[in-house]
Amino acid sequence: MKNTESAENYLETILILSQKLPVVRSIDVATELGFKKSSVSVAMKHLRENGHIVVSSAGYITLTEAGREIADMIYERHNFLSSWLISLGVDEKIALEDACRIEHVISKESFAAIKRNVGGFQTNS
Amino acid sequence: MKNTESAENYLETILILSQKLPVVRSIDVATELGFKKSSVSVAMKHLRENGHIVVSSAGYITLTEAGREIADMIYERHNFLSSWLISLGVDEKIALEDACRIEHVISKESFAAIKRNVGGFQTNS
DNA sequence: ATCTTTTGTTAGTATAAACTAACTTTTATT
DNA sequence: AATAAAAGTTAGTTTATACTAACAAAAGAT
Repeated sequence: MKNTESAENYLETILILSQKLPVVRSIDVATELGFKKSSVSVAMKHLRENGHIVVSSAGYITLTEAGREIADMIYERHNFLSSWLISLGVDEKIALEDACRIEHVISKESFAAIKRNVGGFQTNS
Repeated sequence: MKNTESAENYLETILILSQKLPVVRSIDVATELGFKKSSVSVAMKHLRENGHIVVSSAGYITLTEAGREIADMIYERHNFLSSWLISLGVDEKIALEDACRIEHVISKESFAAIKRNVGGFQTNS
């Protein structure tokens, strides 16, 4: 998990689940992402070690300040990019998939520039 | 090289080098990408096996029809995305880096939609 | 209380894609 | 011709990230 891509995705998923569920457990993340619980268990260990999440003795996962910041950033990109692509006429499914990939590789600068310059479309948030 | 990302990058590099050099060899690709020649050697073997390139007995690399198609597509994305980001005020270095990453993960549909909708900027080609 | 299911962990495996090290082969220089 | 340099190959290593299999512990159902 040196590459941030996978970590970012886990953090974003934890954020999204925390809005839908009363508590977020490892198994919930696995279900959401379609991964095996063993994979998620290892990933959560790394996120814990890197100070991105805290896990209670009951197994409830919470984002730390640092983890939350990353999750928020990625989630904002996700929402913006998918809404924007949809507003351009891209099929919703494809727009969501693309947003999921672009959100991890775009720079702060480019994202800000796009937001600034193509901002005038219907946001669904 | 099941993931297309690396293969696409090699093919694009071969295309670019073939416009600059009389012939393209493995070592030229390695130099351009900053990879070791052993890595490129293995990658070229895979591209050969997948019918994306042909290598002459002298070691000269040529794109096949299939390889050329991929290279052209990626290169077009690269040029469009970088020009577009630069036109939005993104620093050139960052725009190029972002284009290099986004070009491999964006769908045909989204790329077409962006091109269609934000087409009215100064292209430097 | 016992058995089953759910959840989490650990150990070891697989794959992609880079790497180093060592070797071969060809080309150039003396 | 002999040595040196450049280019290519091969074998084995590393890292990230998923996987399976086997186990442990907790929660629920009978």
